[in-house]
Amino acid sequence: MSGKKQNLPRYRQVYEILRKHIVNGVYQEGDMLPSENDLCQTNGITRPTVRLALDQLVKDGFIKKQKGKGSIVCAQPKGIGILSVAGTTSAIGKENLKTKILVGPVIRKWDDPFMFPLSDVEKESGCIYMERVRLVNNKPLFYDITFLPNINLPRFTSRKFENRSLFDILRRSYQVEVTGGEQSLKAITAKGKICQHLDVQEGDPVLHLERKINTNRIDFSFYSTLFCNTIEHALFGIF
Amino acid sequence: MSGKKQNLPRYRQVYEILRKHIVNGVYQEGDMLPSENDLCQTNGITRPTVRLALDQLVKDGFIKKQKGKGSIVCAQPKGIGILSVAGTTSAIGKENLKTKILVGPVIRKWDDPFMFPLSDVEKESGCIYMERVRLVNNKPLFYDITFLPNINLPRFTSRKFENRSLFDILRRSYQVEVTGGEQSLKAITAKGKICQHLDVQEGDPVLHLERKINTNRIDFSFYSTLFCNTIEHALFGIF
DNA sequence: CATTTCAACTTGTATTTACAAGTAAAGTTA
DNA sequence: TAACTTTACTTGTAAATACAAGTTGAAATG
Repeated sequence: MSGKKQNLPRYRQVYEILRKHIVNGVYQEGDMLPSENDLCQTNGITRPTVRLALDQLVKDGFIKKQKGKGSIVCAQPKGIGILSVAGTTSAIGKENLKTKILVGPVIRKWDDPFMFPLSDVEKESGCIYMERVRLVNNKPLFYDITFLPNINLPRFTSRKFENRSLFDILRRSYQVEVTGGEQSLKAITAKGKICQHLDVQEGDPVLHLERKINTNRIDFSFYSTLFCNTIEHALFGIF
Repeated sequence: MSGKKQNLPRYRQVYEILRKHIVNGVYQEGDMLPSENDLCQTNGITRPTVRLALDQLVKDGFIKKQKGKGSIVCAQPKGIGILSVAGTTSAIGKENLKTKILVGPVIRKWDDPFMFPLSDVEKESGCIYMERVRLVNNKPLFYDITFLPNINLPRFTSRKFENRSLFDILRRSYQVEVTGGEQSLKAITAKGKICQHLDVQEGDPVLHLERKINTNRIDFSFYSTLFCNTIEHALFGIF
């Protein structure tokens, strides 16, 4: 116990503590969080630092703040929060999520043209390619094609991704943290491989996301094309 | 000129200035913004204030920051940024956007059940209902059904919405600022009214968004069901 | 010339202090 | 009791300061 992440800045530590308390129901929807001054005392930090933590919680949709009153805990979304900074695993919860590897990871050349503009360094270093299907309650929901630049990722192709989170592997094995990204989004109708992998009929509606995912390494981004069966589970996001 | 918004906090003013400079191309993609200390001097403020402005620019995807280096201007997205805090008008640009009113605004009762949980106050006060189609280059792209609680919105139903922005009217006439919201998202196939209003064939893929939009009035939110024809224009967002 | 070291500059984190402005409840007054 | 005022507490904004840590280019060194 108490073996927390000691290298994280304190505002991040406080954020993690409060986030866990909300997720675990210590604070429930509609509850007030302790005031900023209280949080200063209990954590031994000052208001600007507390406010950094709270700002992050607001941004992630866990609380809303009201001037003169305090921080109010929000309802936790029921849908799948894939539109925010979170991998599929953390968006759904590990319990019901399984991952089936279809292809890779293998090293190959980048598609040309690619869905996002690539730097010269990215082009030269080649591409680590994966195809995965994510299943929720044993029903395929996401068909995910991932492209990573082959930069500073030793032994990546020999790692096991079966039922493991890509984001976790990047963070734990390579100290790569996802910080954000951009995505484009459209509705399409299923055909071919998509029908097969998502177990839907030809002509069924499917959500198509193309994402560029940025990390704490300033010139390391990776890319993902995602097909989602949203018939039963809508995607959820805050803005 | 210079008759700017004087009541806005200074970090917001600086944000607006920098945002406009980026949008207007004074700073272009890849350019460095002046350093935080420079911005302090030129604006007569201190670093924490400058950093608030820059944080907002990061959040909105205009810049990215690199420790030890500076603030780098990002490419401005080509798609339609409806997934962020912006009305359709500002997401597309006024030039090519037209609005056709199909219904309303009229006062009626809330649907029961409604797509989001409603407070008692909202239920009692009734609902202002509108249906609009937004056209880009004279092609219908959004079929937007809007629900507003009938609270403190005098003469709302007699206002002209033809080719005007709902967000603008709320801000200018009622001092209501949109601060964020939540949305759920799924792909569907078009049928019935949707085909008609979006000018698509039955069975064509359509994006369906359901949004709760929060404002600076703590218990005033409004709601929108949006059907988007994404065949030609994908939606774009950052996270 | 090539390499290393260093100094100057950048953003990141954190403290301390101060006041403005909104909320809510206790207390006061009619 | 009902309405108003005060008071305490809350978040919002802002300044001044300090040091850590990453980046870059100039200066010193081999």
